[in-house]
Amino acid sequence: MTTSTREDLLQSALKLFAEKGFYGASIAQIARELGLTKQALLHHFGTKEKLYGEVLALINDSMTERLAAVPSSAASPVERFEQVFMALYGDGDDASDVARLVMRELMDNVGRADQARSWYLKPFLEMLIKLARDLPGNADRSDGELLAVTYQLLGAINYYALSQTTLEKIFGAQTFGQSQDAFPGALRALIRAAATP
Amino acid sequence: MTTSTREDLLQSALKLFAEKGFYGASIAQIARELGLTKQALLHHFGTKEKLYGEVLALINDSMTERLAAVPSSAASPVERFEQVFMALYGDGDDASDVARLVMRELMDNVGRADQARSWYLKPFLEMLIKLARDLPGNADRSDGELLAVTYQLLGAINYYALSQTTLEKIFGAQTFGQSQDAFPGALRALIRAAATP
DNA sequence: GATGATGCCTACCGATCGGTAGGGAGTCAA
DNA sequence: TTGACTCCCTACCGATCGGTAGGCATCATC
Repeated sequence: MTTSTREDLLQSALKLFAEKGFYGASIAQIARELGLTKQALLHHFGTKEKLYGEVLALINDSMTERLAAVPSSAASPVERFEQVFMALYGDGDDASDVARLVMRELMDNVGRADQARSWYLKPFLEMLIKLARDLPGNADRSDGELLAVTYQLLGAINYYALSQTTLEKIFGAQTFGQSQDAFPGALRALIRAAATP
Repeated sequence: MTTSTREDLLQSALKLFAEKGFYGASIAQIARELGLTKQALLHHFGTKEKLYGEVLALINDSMTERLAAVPSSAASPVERFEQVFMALYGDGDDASDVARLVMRELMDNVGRADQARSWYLKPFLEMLIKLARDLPGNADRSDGELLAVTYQLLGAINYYALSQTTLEKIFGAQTFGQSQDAFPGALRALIRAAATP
């Protein structure tokens, strides 16, 4: 497989960009993880910026993919809404890298706004808004109102996902484990509350 | 005022660390914001790590300060719970720098866990948990369960605060403004739902 | 067997990183 | 008036940053 190295580099870059941010991760380090030199990386991607762009595209694909896999066409709007948000919580493993990278993008857009990054989030968020509009009583609410509601749920999910390692360090394995067990149930209650005003 | 330059440097560092992260912000840049050289900064703080530590201490102080200012002793547990979380939303201005820096700390703890940073969050979170335990029906729930609930609310608040600039870029001023207007009301409903199971 | 592309290397570049060494101007006390 | 101290500077260090130039295998194609 000729593209294997390229994909390996992308995965390595995703991991390190998530871990240390765009500035903190060097191309030499990304390549070194695979026993390569940075010139091998530059051979495949040209510049660090382009590599970063490809990592973002990768995330974009995985996000729309996951979103498309969830729809569960046959259900009431409330059930669909609930299922989609609960599915967004189905992270845990490697997805926390994705969540971290998205978070960095959201924050860094302030400083590195030279290009219109993060816009790949738009279709994702619009999908969630559309889902919210189908809920009973939401038909004539503005996009902004629904954005506020859906973004609160998104935050409830992702903020926890991002904080897991730190929370475990702060509270210890036992309390943290309890929180992990209790999280889905509490989340479901929160989603239902947001879905039925 | 002899300490003025020092404090100015701390503020500049807070802003730039929040904006670009620990790696992305250079001490030369932090000093340059005040028309100084990096050696002036090093004269006051010794190393970049120590400067960063002082910035974290600054945040720690401001957080406990804000928390102490909120208690509103006379009220029912549900009202206290609601008031505290609504107060946490009262950011908007410079506090978004703080929220961003805290978020970076939460994430970077994975990679740069050499020292026990972010632990200053513990008393803050424990305070919230205690507040949650006073709610009706929560007396015998575990710390972990209550952590899950409170952290979901914390995420609902902070994730939005962190994303504001990006959201405005994605959706435009109008829709974003609507979301800002709708946010407190929706948040209050979410808090109430979490407080009364 | 020559040719051209692919994949990765060594060697090197200027710029910037965090940090050190040392000095000059100002203030204050002896 | 001298000495100590504070504050900030220029000059410099080695390491690392992202990126360029060019070479050396391997392999498919003709």
